[in-house]
Amino acid sequence: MRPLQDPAPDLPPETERDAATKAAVLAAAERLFAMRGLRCVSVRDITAEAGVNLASVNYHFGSKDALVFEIFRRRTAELSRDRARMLHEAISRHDGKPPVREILAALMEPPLRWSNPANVRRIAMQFIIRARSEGSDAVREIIRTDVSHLRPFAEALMTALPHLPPEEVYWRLHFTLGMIHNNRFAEFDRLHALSDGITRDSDVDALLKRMLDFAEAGFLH
Amino acid sequence: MRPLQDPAPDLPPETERDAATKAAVLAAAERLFAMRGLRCVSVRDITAEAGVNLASVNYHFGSKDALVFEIFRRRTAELSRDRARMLHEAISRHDGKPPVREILAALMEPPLRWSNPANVRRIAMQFIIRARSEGSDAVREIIRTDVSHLRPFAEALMTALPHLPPEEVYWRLHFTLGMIHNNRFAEFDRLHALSDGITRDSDVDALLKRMLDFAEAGFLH
DNA sequence: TCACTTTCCAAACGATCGTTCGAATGCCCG
DNA sequence: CGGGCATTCGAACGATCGTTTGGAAAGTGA
Repeated sequence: MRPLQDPAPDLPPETERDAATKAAVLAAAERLFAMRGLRCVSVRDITAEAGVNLASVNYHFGSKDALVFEIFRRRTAELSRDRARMLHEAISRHDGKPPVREILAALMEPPLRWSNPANVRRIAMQFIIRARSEGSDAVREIIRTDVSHLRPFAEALMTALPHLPPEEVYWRLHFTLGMIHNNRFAEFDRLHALSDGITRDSDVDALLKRMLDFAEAGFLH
Repeated sequence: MRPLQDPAPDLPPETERDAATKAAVLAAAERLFAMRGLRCVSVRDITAEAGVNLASVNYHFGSKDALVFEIFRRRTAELSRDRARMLHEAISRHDGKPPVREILAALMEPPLRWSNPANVRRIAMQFIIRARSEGSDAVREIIRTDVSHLRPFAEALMTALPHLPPEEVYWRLHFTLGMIHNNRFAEFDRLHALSDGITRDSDVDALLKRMLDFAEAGFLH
């Protein structure tokens, strides 16, 4: 028996008494999904990796899709909390009217920091990116319809840019989200191949600055 | 028997003698893949839709993955040709040194026009977007390594922005590609949900102008 | 201790998938 | 007409998948 091999980064056990199996499944599933993709990981792979019985996934989560959805729900909620906290701090710092750059930073910095190789959230971030494009109908429905976490950002941007029609703010926010969501391994690999490697030695802070410069200019032009 | 492997590497289907079955499979597969996703379409779905025998896919293409790769190869080559033509026209118009905006337009306009509901290439564009994120290892390898079609754009941008370090040009090109690749149905749906629908009545030309404004500002800031 | 619930387990089920095979069919050319 | 291919066809193979099942084991409370 090997209940867990890694300190189970987090994924809070919440109110459950004995959730060792559940936590092991969650951790193993997230890691395998992030590395190989949702469809290329079977329930057998997950349970073998977690050292639990094959039926555990269906017993604890109902189905494989429900497991994916559960991880996705937890991680996106966590990411949204990080972003909301940064936005709130920016709002507090600037008496309710933060500048565009700080609003965009609250949107960009959490996912970028999560993606950092030294960050324990790296796997979680990679999973979110995978699930966004490979997820089930339920996941895609959440992405399509749940925009509540973006509302405060849209409102803050409209407050910071009162002269700009709301329609423009929404479109530019859409473009910015496109920039953020493009930070996948394959895309970075392509960028490095295109630039003959000169883009490779760029750390998170430098990337964040570049993204902020680019998006801020797009908003303020 | 396996009589052929790849008889016409780069020739359009019109040059082959009897390619009715092959063409029917290609068309049906592209349409189904674009609508439902690569993994959610079986070889049986494709052959049933095309009105051909189940074994046709393996006989004419070798495997399902090879079929996906073939469609992807054809369509991306076509898209790259469209982009290269626009870039070449811009270069001709400006004596070898086109402005940033026209370079970006050559990159953005073809995929945006293809995505237009009135365009016959709409399905093809949707397929490309699907294959980019759901494709096999071969497809992903092509995306990661084949950057030849982007080189002329990077060079044109460096010529137009001689004061900017090449590293910056590459990064900003990466951001711009992220904006372009983000134009999926689900992302638009989310944008419209966030904006309460006020972004919905935006045609291709208006979207192109907005994207160009945003990216141009990001490059010129 | 005992009854009861929760969790775990090995095994199998049913379905779907990509692929292969051998025979039948169509087709071109001598 | 008839041999030589290329193609099509129905049928099946082998593998993998998510899920289910019935009973064993562990935990719980009195």
